[in-house]
Amino acid sequence: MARKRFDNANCSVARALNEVGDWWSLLVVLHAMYGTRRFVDFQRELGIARNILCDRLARLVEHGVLKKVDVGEHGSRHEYRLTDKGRDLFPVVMALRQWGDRWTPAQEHAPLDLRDRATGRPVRPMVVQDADGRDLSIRDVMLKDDESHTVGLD
Amino acid sequence: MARKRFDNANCSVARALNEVGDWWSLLVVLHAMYGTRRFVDFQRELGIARNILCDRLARLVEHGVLKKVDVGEHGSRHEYRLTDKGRDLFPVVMALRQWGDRWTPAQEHAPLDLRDRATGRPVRPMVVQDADGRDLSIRDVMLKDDESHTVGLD
DNA sequence: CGATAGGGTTTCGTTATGAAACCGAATTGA
DNA sequence: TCAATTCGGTTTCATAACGAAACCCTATCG
Repeated sequence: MARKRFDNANCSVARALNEVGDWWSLLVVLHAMYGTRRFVDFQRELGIARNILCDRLARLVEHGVLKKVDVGEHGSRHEYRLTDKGRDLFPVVMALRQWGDRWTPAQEHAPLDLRDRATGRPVRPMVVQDADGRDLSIRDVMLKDDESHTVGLD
Repeated sequence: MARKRFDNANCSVARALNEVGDWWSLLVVLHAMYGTRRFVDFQRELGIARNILCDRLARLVEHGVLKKVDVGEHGSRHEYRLTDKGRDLFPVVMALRQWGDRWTPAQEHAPLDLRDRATGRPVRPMVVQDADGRDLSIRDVMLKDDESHTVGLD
């Protein structure tokens, strides 16, 4: 049967994964954040099959994560640019990068040293915090309406 | 040909996606964070096919995201529990949830209202910040070693 | 002791993926 | 100017992944 999709899922994580949760979509978004805009550049940088790239770009455009912009003289060349929705995946990508840097077996290259352009200081690690900026673990978080339901256990 | 995998990728995002980047893995981790530990419970809650769930659980155990614990009297019943590595996906899941809540078409149920267990106050939105706690957009972030290379464009 | 639950594996049909070939329009370059 | 190359795809085909259901063996429950 068809791959299960989560369009109408009652869970925002499932719905998010429905749009960017496959093997390639988040990598396309990541490279778009790096500045890549053209079909051939995505293809070269990612090493993705052309038909799959077509499919992913179309799906991301359809979901409003990217927008397709004509840039050729006669409307023949296009660029794929991030929308606000796409740019708002920045925290997701940064959290994933951080996790990969921490937990993924050592690689030949060091992790990217990302810094604030203005101050030159490192980007702060992605953490879940309360309103005062104190770090929260899974067990610190609960649902408002049912205090007895712990959201996080281990 | 075989699905492309990113085990040795020179990119921590790609390596992270290699471990949790398919349709089901992050949902399994999410439900583990909710407290689910048993095979049948994952199966019921997620509506995932049993063979696929087997495969995902085994892969997550293999990657050290979950650990398989014998709990039956004679070692016949198991639980799948989050490891530290798995728990450290909390920021990823929270960032995805936030994005899904913001950008995914309206659903019948309101977004989960997650709160700090100690103070009862809402969990702060996931954002990328600098060392002082100021929000950073994609364009504010650069690589340390090459100031001319902008990490984020749109 | 029979029924049911837990945790899988097997089988089989459908869908997704990847490599490569192909294609037409637009651009480059000699 | 005319051939070569680039861009952005589509088509074809073999292989891999997915999903549903059936099956299986070991506990546990009543």
